[in-house]
Amino acid sequence: MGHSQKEKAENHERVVRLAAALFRETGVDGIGVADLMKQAGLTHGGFYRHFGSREDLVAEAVEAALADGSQAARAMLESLESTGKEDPKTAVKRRQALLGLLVDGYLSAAHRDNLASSCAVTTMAGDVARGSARAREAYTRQVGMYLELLVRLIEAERHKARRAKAIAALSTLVGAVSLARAVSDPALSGEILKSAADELKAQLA
Amino acid sequence: MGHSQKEKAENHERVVRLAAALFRETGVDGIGVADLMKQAGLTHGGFYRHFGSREDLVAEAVEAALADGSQAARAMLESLESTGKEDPKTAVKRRQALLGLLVDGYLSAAHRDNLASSCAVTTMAGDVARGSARAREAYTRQVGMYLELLVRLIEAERHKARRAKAIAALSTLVGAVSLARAVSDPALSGEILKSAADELKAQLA
DNA sequence: ATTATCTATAGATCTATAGATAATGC
DNA sequence: ATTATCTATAGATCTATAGATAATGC
Repeated sequence: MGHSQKEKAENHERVVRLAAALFRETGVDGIGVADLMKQAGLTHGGFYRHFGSREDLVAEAVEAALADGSQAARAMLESLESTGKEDPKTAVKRRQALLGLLVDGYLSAAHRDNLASSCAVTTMAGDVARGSARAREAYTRQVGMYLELLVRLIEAERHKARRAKAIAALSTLVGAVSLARAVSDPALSGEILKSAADELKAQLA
Repeated sequence: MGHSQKEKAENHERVVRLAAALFRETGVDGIGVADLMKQAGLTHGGFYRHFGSREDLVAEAVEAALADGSQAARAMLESLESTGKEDPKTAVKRRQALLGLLVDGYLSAAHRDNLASSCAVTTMAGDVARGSARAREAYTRQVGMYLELLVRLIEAERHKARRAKAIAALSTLVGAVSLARAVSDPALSGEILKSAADELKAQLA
């Protein structure tokens, strides 16, 4: 049966990680507690020793899904911090390169197609909008982190202008991936990703 | 009881219109057949004389929800057709004015908050991405119509450039509304709508 | 006679709980 | 003794169907 506290913590973590993946794939309403626990290698009866309710798991899973993106953003932010006293031209080039990587990665076919590991800011937007306060607050913090990152990558004189451009750029990223996933025509889907990426890189250069 | 074919058609229409509104408000999984029929003033037993399955209703309701946006787009497209031989400067002003109306309307607090009558291209993107081929094909046609409209409103020398800008603009509209609905901070939500609108209007001028 | 809707219910599924079982950890 | 998990099940809800009822329309 397996019972140590360490095992319990591992099981809890495994269920949350699995839910974070499956909720992105199927939507929050797309999978039930019993099926989820079974896929985690447990029986559904044990669920309520881990979570007060299904809604509690949803909140934890949304937080875990958002955290996947946090990691990538934090790494990029740190690589910017480390840029001590570069000459301005080199700094601009570095920022451009990072922005290009971010845009191309976000608007890649891989990110469009791999729902389970995708950015929850796009994939879970609809479920979060109709979800609990806890889920929405975690989502809001993640949006804040992405905006902070984009503000530092975008070239503009004043902070206010960079902030507005960051918001528009994040909107374009989120919208393009949403559209690319929903349309049935693969050519149009690819065109959406490519055009959005090209326009973003041109606008922000 | 009420039984004429005319009444049946009216009841069918009422159920579909109601589903189109409620699916946008609660998500496609957010309401069941019995509750829906009850709200339409019918009993759930009659449902299967109208629809082969729940999935059939979902497809019809997605089409009906998308059609709400079709109407607005068609009206704008027609008002552009009617522009016969204007002088170029007047034509540019007309297009700018229409584009401004479209952007401000789409990125308004009213559109963000009134889910039931909102643009299904944003509101149903997640459900459609996981939905039937029929729903995705209707969605794709609607995206095509919006892109056609935007291509005609956007200023650029070559068609290819207008098309790319139209795709990026539609992505920004969809993403900004998605984000504005999901964040819990009202100030940030308003800022997202305003910044995206300002940036779009500046970019496309 | 046909048919649009209603009442009643079957069968599946989903969240949540109760009590049993088999480990852990004082 | 405590507790993490399991088996079994209650109770609610959901899709779908069967048969009855009361209108329509030839």
